[in-house]
Amino acid sequence: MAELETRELEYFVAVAEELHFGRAAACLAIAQPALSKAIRRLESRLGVKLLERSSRHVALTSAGEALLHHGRHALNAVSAAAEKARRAGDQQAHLRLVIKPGGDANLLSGILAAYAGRPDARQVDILFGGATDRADHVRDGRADVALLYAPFDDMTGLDHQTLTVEGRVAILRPDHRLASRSQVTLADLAQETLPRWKGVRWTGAPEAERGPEVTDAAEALQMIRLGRTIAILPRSLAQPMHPDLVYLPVNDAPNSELVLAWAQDDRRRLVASFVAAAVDAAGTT
Amino acid sequence: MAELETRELEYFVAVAEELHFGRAAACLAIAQPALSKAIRRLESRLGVKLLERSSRHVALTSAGEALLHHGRHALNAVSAAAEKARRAGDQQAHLRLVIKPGGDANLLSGILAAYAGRPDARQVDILFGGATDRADHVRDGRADVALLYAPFDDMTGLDHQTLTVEGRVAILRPDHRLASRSQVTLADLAQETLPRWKGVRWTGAPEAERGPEVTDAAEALQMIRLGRTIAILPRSLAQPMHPDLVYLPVNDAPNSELVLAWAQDDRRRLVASFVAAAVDAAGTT
DNA sequence: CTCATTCAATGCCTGAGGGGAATGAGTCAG
DNA sequence: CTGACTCATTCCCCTCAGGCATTGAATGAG
Repeated sequence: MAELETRELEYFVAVAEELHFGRAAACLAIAQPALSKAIRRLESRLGVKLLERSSRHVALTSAGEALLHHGRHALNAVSAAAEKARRAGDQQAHLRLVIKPGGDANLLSGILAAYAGRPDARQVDILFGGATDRADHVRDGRADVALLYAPFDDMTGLDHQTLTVEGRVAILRPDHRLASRSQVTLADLAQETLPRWKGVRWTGAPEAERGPEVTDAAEALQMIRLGRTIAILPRSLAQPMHPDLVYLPVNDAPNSELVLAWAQDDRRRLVASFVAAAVDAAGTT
Repeated sequence: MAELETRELEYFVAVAEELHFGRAAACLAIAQPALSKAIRRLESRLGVKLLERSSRHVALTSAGEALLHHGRHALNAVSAAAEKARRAGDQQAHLRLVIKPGGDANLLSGILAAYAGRPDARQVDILFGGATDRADHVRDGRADVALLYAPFDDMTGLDHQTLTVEGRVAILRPDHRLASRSQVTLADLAQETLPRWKGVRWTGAPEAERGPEVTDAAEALQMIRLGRTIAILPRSLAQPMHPDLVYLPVNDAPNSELVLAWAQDDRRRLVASFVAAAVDAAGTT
C-alpha cells in the first residue's frame, strides 16, 4: 500500500536538495534520464506532483517539501535499522560518541574516566561531527550518543540528559563600542550584527538577513576579528580565549545546556550505562 | 552503504512476526521460496544472521530483534513520508483524529465544537483505532492526531499535550471481598489478579503471568463479571458504569492522563490549531 | 533574429534480479 | 518407517531499472 522504495526516496532527496537533475544524478552515480524516470515513477505512484520543473529550473511543490522533510527522517530510520541490526550481535561493540571538536566543555575526560570505571564499560570511539550533523549521526545509527547544545541543536527523535548549564558570553573586537564594559545585556546587543549559524533553526528571532553565514566557532571568530559580526556563545564554546578579542558575560541571555543525547528508542544498557556515567561525572565537577 | 529496500524490510518484519516463512509469505501474497531468498539476500547484505532456522522452527537472533524493532519504526517513517506527501498538496485536507471508542472522557464534542469555531477549522474525520495501534496511526501518517492515555500508550516519536488528569477506579464484582469498601488502595489490591492489557508495556510491575489477556475495557468488564480478574481503570474509561459491578476510587494509584498526541516533527498549522482548540476546550470544562 | 547552451524528457535496448512452480532435505509424530 | 510439515534449492520467466542517444524547450548572447 505504501509502496515507496528507499532507493526512490534517496533519488528524490538528492534531486530535492540539488534542485537539478544532472547534478543529482552525478551525486547518485546514475545517468540523468534514469533519474528523471525514477522521479516520474515516484510521482505517479504517490499520485502527487513533487517537483515543478520548467525546462530551466526545478522547484519543490508543497508535497515535495513534505516528502523531503519526512523522507529524510525515513531514510535516517532505515539506515539506523540496518546499522543497529549489524551491530546488535556484536557483544564487544564499541560505544560511539560523536562530538564537535572543542565542544565538550572540558568534561569529556572526566566522563570517559567515570565510564571506564564501570564494570560494563566498553571501548569508546570518538567521532567528530560538524555543527549540523551530530544529531543525524545518532539518528541514522552512525553513533550511539552525541554531545549537543540545547537549545541550538534539533533534538527531534532524541532523548537527552543535561550535563551542564552555562551562561553565554559576547565576543567583540577590542574597538567595539561595548568592549570596555564588564558585562552586557541582550538589549545592549539588540542592534548588533549576529552571524547566521548554518543548520541551526534560529527560532524566535527575526528572519532578517543579518550577519555572515558561519558553520562553527572558528569561522565565527574569524568574522569577529574582521569586524563583520559579533557572537554570543556558550561560555565553554568560547574556549580557548583569543587574545585579540574581548569576552563579556551576557547575564540575561537564556542559558545554554550541554546535553548528552541518544536515540529515543535506544534502550540498550550500553547507552544507559554511559549516560549514567556522564551525568555522574558532570554532576561532581 | 545502507542499501536496505523497504520491500525487504517488510518481508523481514512479516517473517519476524510470524516466525514462519509459509504464513509470512501468504500474508505478503508472494510464494515461500521468494521470501526465503529475500531474507537470505537481506542477511548477506547486512552481513548478519537475522533468523535462526532449524528445519522445524524459526527464531530471531539478537540482530533480528534489533532489526524488527527499528525496522518497524523505519517502515512507519516511510509510510508517513508517503502519506504526508500525498496529503501535503491538498489544502482542503480533513484533519484525521483517531480515538478509542468511548475513550474521549466526554471531551470530544466540546473539543470539536471549539475547533469548529476557529477560522482555520477543517472538517474532522474520526477514525477508530484499537488499544495498541492508535499511536501507530499517527506514526505512519494514517492520522494526524490521536487521543491516548498516559502512561499506558507508548509515546515514542510523538509529542503530546495533556487534556485531563484523572484518578483511577477499581472495578469489582459485588461479591468481591473489597466490594463493600467505599475506596481502596493499591496495597489492598496488591494480591489481586489483574488483566494483562494486550500491547501495553506494563513497565515496573512483575512480569508474572497474572490475569487473562484482554484488548479493551469491554473484554475486561466481561472477565470481571466472570470473576476471573479485577481491573483498575482511568475514571473516564470506566464509563458507562455497569449496574452489576462495583466501582471504587483507588486514591493512591498514579493518575492517568488523557493526552492529545501528534507526530513529533509535524508542525503544520492544521495540527497546532486543533491542539490549541482541544487544550482550550479541555481546560474550560 | 539566430545560434549556442543548458536541462529535462523520450525511445529503445539490455541485463540484473525478483518471483513462481517443482523438488529436495531435515525434523517430528505416531 | 512413513507421512506431514517446513525451510532451502534449482531452474526458468519476465518485469523493470538503468544506460545511451536523441529530442525538445527555454534562455541568453551577439
